[in-house]
Amino acid sequence: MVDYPQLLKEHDLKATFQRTQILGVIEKFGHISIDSIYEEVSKVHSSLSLATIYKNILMMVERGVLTEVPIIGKKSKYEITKDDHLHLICTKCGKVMDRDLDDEIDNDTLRAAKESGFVLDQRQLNLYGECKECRG
Amino acid sequence: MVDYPQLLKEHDLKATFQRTQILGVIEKFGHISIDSIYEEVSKVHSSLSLATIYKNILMMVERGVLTEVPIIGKKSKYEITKDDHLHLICTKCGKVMDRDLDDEIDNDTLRAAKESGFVLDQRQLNLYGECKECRG
DNA sequence: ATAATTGCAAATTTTTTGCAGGTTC
DNA sequence: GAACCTGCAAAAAATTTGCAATTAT
Repeated sequence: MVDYPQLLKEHDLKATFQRTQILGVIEKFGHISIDSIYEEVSKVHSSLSLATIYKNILMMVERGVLTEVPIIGKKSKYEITKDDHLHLICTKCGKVMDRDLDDEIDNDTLRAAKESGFVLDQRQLNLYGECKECRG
Repeated sequence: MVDYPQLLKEHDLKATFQRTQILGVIEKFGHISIDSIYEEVSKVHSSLSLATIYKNILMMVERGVLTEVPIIGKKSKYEITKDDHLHLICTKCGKVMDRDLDDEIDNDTLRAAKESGFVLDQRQLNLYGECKECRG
């Protein structure tokens, strides 16, 4: 369980009710789109506006609280920023799952990038396919 | 140099002038957004409509001729479908570069996914950072 | 007290759609 | 010639903006 007010303050953002609501929904779902955040938060707190969600998601991504996960053929989902990991993205049900990475894999890949004269900031490894449940 | 009419026919798409123009621009730039395709094609053939580009990109992605490369904080770019590779994405100039993957890396990662009961279809490994040129 | 944040409504931008005319095979 | 494709203009969807009122520190 994350302490949202603290997380926000660590990134120089005021801990508003709206932000903690948004973070709560993101943590609950793991990965979620802006639309769905709006739907979910609205169930509990009907006055939160979509514009506020847009502004805050943008701001929290900028400050590194959140990470955008852009997805082929869909709208981006957002997750609370965490250590490097891979995503299993089900093209049928849309679910996104995290999986830990083997350290050795990272190092090999990252070295290749550095050899291109690239200063690495972030990486995303996304695997698209059909999840166990959708295969039935 | 790709034979666009043949590539299209292999995927059951008619080889129209517009499609070969679009493919030409995508191949020339490697990775390019819909807007930029429109700008580029317009330079040469001013009557091509944006709606046609949208329709065709969608169709060609569906049929596997093109692959969408969704990018954090930007609009997706499109590339001609090719073997698994990684992307170096410069967050400063927006350039996307391809790099070959070491086979061993693939196998390790893919195995992890399969162990989750996932049937793999496609993967994307995207590294974000600053490219050599932008660092100056 | 001050600066930041919110919600609203309007503006803008992006994407999709329907259909008449034109093109590919 | 049949099915498919294009361009246009309009519609729909997604995102951003400006501003007065409110809230966090």
